[in-house]
Amino acid sequence: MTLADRTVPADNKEARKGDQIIQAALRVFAEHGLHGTPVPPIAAEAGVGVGTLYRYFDSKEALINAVFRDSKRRLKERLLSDLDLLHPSRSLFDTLWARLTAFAREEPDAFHFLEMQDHHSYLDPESRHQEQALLIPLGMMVVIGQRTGLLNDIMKPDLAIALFWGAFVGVFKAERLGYLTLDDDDLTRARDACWLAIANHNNKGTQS
Amino acid sequence: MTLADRTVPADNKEARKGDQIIQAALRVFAEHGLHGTPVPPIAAEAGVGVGTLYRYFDSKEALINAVFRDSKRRLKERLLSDLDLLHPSRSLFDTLWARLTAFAREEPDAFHFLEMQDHHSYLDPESRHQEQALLIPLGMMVVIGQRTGLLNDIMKPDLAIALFWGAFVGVFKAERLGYLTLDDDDLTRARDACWLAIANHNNKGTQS
DNA sequence: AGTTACGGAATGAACATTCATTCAATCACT
DNA sequence: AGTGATTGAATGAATGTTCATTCCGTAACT
Repeated sequence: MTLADRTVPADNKEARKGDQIIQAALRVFAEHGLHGTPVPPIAAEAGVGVGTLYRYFDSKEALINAVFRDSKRRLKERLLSDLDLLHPSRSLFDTLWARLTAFAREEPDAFHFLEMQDHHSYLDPESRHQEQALLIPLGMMVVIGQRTGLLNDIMKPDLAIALFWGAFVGVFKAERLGYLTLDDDDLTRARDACWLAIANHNNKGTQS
Repeated sequence: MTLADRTVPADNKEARKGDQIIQAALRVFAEHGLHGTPVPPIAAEAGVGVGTLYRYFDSKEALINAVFRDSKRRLKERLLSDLDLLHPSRSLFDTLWARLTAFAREEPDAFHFLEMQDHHSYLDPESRHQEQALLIPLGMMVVIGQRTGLLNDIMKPDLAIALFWGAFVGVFKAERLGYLTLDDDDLTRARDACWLAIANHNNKGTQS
């Protein structure tokens, strides 16, 4: 029996319970909103006592931050891992779109939670930093895309990102609220429309 | 003294106080969110007592619906009044964009409030109907635009609207959250980018 | 004088958080 | 190995706070 054999299971168990609570909280927050969900139902959803939840998180606010960071981290990983943002191309755009739709489809609660407006007043500096960790690489990618002539440079990068991100969110929000149903073709067409909005149409290929 | 002389002033006064409360509520809701704002601060902001507020609105929920309907109505009026949606054109699109930006700039609280997610569970049938009163004309306009070859018809109308609306909201949301500052040129460029996303690029002019 | 509008303290429900207690696991000693 | 002591995770009833709503005394108007 090694040292690891004794310590790791205990650590895992703690980590598991913390994660369990975070995931339960995400589910309940996504359904009822942040202010709309009391703490006890979160504990119930996680299958633990209320007191236990407070052993793992100092306050509801701390829990909200933990949920936010976890969701943001998962989005960032799914979106950017193993991707070379420094060489933008149409196919990179398509890949990013595909990963975004996969995230929205497979983790709808996380996607919805991240788009909620009302957690912004709760976020601590660490959570805001996490936010930047996703935006900055995307911003760099757009800058390079504009320099190489792939993307139009009439919009500043932050504006192009906000426009694209808003369009994407708007489409899924419409679906969630029942204004719309989306099949794969719809998403492909929406993707192409977004590309038209940000691509450089004088494009003769890349340039120095 | 006519009948009107007696009744109208009273009606006006009531209407004024009701409106006063609605406008105050809008301001506070926009700043602190729906669940985040207790009723007493709303009354204070309106300069009335809590009891008075409850003379004009049965409950917080009723007040939320009143605020929603009022904001939606103002948006609809500013957006659609005196406009012939049955003959879409690029200049009609530009007009709509200009009116939308004017609304977002001049009534930022109303614009923000309407985009909050968490009021959707509170809305009564009348409020939902108000929602439709804006969406249906826009949908018709897109259908006609597609038929006449002005807009591309690869996206279904609802999808095109969701995409456009999302992009617009995303841009202003980014500004509100401090990711961005928008001058008039930025907005014009964003407008043109949105147009690229939905316009028909094979366009040889209108057709029968 | 009577009626209606107003205000804000009072009320009770719902909430976030705490804490005394239970309980299972580990440890110390034989 | 068997027994008792110790630890700390888990719990949920109890606590104090905040909230939506009510109610009654006062003011304004007719």
